[in-house]
Amino acid sequence: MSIRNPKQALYEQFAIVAKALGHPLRLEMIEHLAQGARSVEALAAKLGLPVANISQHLQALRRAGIVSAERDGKFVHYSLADDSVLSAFASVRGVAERQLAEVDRIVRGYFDARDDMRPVTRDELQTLMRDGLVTLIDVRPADEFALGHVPGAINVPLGEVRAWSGSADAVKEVVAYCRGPWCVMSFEAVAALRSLGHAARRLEDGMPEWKAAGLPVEVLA
Amino acid sequence: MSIRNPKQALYEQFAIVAKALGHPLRLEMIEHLAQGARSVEALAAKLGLPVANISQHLQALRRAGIVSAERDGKFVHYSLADDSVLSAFASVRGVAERQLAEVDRIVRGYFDARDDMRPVTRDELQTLMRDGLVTLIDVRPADEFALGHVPGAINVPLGEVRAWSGSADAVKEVVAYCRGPWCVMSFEAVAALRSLGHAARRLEDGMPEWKAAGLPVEVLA
DNA sequence: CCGTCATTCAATTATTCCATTGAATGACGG
DNA sequence: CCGTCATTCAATGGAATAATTGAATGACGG
Repeated sequence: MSIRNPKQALYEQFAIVAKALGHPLRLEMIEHLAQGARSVEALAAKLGLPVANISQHLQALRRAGIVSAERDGKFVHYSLADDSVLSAFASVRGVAERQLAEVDRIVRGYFDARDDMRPVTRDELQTLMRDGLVTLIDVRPADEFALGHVPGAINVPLGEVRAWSGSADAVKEVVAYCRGPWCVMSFEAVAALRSLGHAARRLEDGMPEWKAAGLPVEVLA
Repeated sequence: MSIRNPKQALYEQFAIVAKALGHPLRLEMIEHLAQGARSVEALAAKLGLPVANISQHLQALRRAGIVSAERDGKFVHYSLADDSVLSAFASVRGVAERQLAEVDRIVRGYFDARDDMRPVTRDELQTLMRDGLVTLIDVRPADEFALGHVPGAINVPLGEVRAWSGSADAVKEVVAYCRGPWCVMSFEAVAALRSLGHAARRLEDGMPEWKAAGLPVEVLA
């Protein structure tokens, strides 16, 4: 057993954090928790996985200081413990996007087929909204919308996009957003709208990034 | 075997990157590579570990797009592949520093004992240097100093600090920096100088962060 | 083309991680 | 205080990861 100097001891701690990020399911859990606090059961339901499994992963995240838990009666609500979690996630994603050929392949094969246009930036969206030129839809489930959304957005969960499009203002372009930059729902929404003849684009990123940028968020009572 | 949707496929890729960061030794390797490109052998020597071991870790980092390799004759020089690597590292470190009690314990037990003062910020340092109020020393080994250092810094490898202090300007405060925020060398240098009666502080962060901040770097021919 | 040297590969063992299962804990509501 | 329900724990088997060893590759220098 080698002698561990303080620097190595620190690096072991840093590695615990990074290791906790090193599992696809835990990353997905982080994306969900970035929308708002969730109970173990609620998270498990969102992900369609056994509660015990999610619970164990949550504890790995908690040991790494990535999420924090708060007991409320029978429930334990988990939420992200630190703002840096999202920036770490973003940096990791950035490395993967720029350096991994496999990511490029997946994006070309799936995402580009649904939205080959440049997404709308947050700045652009603010201008377009101010001038009343677009309809902004939040295609996440209603519960996530309630926990925080872009002011002026209307909630059209993905499954209701087709039905909604009939009553939508046919003149205005639609901008859709959901949970994050690679959240499939906004891609699907844009593809569905386009197939119905609507002009539609995605917002770059999603709700957590909007919030992280310090932009206003509307919360339902 | 569950059906993998494109989002999960992407998250698996992101997890590969994070997983590659999830090992203390690989984090230390990244810190070294942040000083400049290194051959496998050189890195192994810096870390005091077998070449084959380092080679395997380098390949894990390469598969994750974190480092890139360039062949030069018999040697293969590795360097960081992406600027986001350091920001991911910094975010991970930030989470650990703020959320993990064990990090706090290590810092209190070792680092605070050597430098309980607030470190000098980069901005402060620039002012102090401009006004000629401090002597800036780079306590890294000479090879790392040669690959890039803060303009105006003089190279005093840690082992030579005591000898150097005899000839140093006794009036000016000394500011020391090395590889990064938790690099032990600058802490040791400050402790050594103080025990000799010199006023000394550390610079926050180290060379890679200085460079990442877009500040000027001097390279020896 | 042969020896040398940097690097990588292959095989081994020990360890850690992961999903699943079923049981245990702990808090609420009657 | 008892049943219910959300969560956690403990134990299992199977998979991935890590360090070590020794052999293989590939490029240079004579």
